[in-house]
Amino acid sequence: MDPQQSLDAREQRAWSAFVAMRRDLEAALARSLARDGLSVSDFEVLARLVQAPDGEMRARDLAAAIGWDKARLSKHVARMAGRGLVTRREAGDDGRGQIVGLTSHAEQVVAAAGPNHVAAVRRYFFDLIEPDELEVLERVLERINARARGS
Amino acid sequence: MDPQQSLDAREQRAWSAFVAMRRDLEAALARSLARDGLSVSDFEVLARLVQAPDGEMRARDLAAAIGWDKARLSKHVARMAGRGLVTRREAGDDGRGQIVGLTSHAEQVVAAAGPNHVAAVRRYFFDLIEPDELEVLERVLERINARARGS
DNA sequence: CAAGCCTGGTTGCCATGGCAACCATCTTGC
DNA sequence: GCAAGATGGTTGCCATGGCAACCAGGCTTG
Repeated sequence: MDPQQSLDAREQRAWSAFVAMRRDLEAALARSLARDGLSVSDFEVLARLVQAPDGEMRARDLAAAIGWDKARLSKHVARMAGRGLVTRREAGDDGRGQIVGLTSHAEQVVAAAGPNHVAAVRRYFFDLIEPDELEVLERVLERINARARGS
Repeated sequence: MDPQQSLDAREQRAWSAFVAMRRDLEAALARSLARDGLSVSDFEVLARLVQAPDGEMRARDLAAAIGWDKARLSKHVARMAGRGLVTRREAGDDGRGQIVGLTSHAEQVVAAAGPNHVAAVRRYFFDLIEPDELEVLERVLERINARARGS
């Protein structure tokens, strides 16, 4: 009746630690970003736009880059537009397209939040991982991602 | 202006892979559980209760065990009660306490979903990790969790 | 070029989750 | 024994997210 009957004690420990990590690391990074008035999702959008030419991207491409469903992007961008973080305009060449762009306000926000976020990522992640461990982690992540995406 | 300016190329790759893993692995496990009519959160609650004596736990302890905010547990348990997965009763000794317990229906659901979930965890996680890699992972997780929880 | 299919986005509906306010009980310090 | 503070739960408000339905603008084919 134990739902994890086929995981041995060590695997159970490892899995619990993994689940805890997903929960607590996410929360820690969210708190960090919140100090700059951004959610994790906000930052994902802004970080992509900052790297894009002219600070704007087609909604379809933005969604694909972040790995989001188009509906999720649409709704989140609508909220961000309401907060003055992005603008939206029609794509000239395709009547369906929407071009999402940074506002100057967003540029300032990202300029402030970006370094803080990077610092948090270091503090909660990279600072705790030795180079050889990172190498192992990269290999494992690659396999997990391939399978989770693939099937 | 690059928000990740202080992460080098390799770190950026690793971080992107890590973020993708959180997103896609979570989604894969959620889809797996959904086939048994459960959300990840449902399963977390049920898995704890199944392991508890008499299949019931005090709400406070259940929340602590899962690592949830008391408000979150309260609301989720209310929804689960509505779906006939748990019962709630007052704690005799403490007028504030609520005891959350499994229904017999829930026991059947867990009996079916548990093995499937374990299989998914294997398929998407343990099967992709060699013993020596798991050792590294455990060490890293421990450090990350300590810091994410601690401060 | 017209019917039918494909694509890009938006919206509605519903389940989640965080946070703070609130209420009812304990518990503690005196 | 009681006032003040700590605990345990619930609720309201708001932001998120998934999924499917829907709609308008392309594209393909005969």
